[in-house]
Amino acid sequence: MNRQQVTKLRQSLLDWYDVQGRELPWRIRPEDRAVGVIANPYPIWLSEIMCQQTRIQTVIPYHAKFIARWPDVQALAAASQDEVYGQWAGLGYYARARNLHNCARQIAAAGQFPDHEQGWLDLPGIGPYTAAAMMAILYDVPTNVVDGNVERVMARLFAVQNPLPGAKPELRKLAHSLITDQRSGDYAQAIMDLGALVCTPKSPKCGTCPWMKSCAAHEKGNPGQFPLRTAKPPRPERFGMVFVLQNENQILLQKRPEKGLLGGMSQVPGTPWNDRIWTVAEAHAFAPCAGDWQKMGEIRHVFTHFSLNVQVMHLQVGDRLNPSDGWWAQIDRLGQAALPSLYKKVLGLCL
DNA sequence: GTCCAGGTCC
DNA sequence: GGACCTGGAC
Repeated sequence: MNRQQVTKLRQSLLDWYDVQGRELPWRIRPEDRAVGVIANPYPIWLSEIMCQQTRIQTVIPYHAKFIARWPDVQALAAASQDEVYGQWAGLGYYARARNLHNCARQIAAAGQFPDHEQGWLDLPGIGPYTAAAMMAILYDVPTNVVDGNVERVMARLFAVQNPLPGAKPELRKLAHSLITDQRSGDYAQAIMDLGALVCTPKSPKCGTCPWMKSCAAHEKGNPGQFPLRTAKPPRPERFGMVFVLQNENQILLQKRPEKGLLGGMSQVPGTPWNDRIWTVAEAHAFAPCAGDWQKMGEIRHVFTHFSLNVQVMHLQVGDRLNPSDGWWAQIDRLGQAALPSLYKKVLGLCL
């Protein structure tokens, strides 16, 4: 594609974005950018971290909650880890909360947000996508912003036969071939909006696409087939048993290890997760105390690389044993308990 | 119910 | 290349 074709392609997408682009609480609108409005980096940075691997509609209430509670990066840096994890609970990929907090502390210590791409890359939780996005969106720098949306759009626009994930470098090169200094920040957001609203994973809405006439996959008549993917291995099943120990209006919780699955979040005591179902006899060693545990049911929860089947046991105790590991949490204050969705489901069976 | 999308880290 | 979560689509 020559320079003139690229300019035309970009222009048609930008025209579409000016009318059809999403309005988001943290987004700088094109008309504001046109008159030189410079974004506040804090809400944009926060939104980019939250949007990693997460749908925008899920992010919006979390973003509002964070901004209301911590209006600037200094406030977030000064927050306790417990508070940040508590507010993040439910959003998933909990390493992001740890990195977000560490990142806030580094930025607050530096006194400013980075003003070049490498400066962003050096921060925790910031990879190639986010560093490029920050430079484009904040400062209109012509970086190559490549997320899953952009990969899909490129795969279709050029009918790439190479399957993902191996095709990532090729798709990145193709995206790079469309980079000019024409409205860099708007373009980055426009192409991601196009992927989210029009060039969707299934049944793309080609009739409304500004790039339909240039799209090789549309020309071939099978845009929904792209991007091609190598077959995924099946997800293994794992089993666990958890013990909800209740004393009047309190339950026993523990903190999970900082790294690894659900790292740093709270949990209900339980067994390790094995590849076959637990009997009560095998599992009782992992219960916080002996007693007449009642089976309340089971929970299924799907992680990236395995499915989990958890049997939920419940016991009411009158006397409050002193836990060797963990603490008693007020049931009416579990909203602040940094509980991942798995354990919210578990407690939903008992409370 | 099952499938699937979506960046960074190690 | 594998680990890491959730909820919306189907």
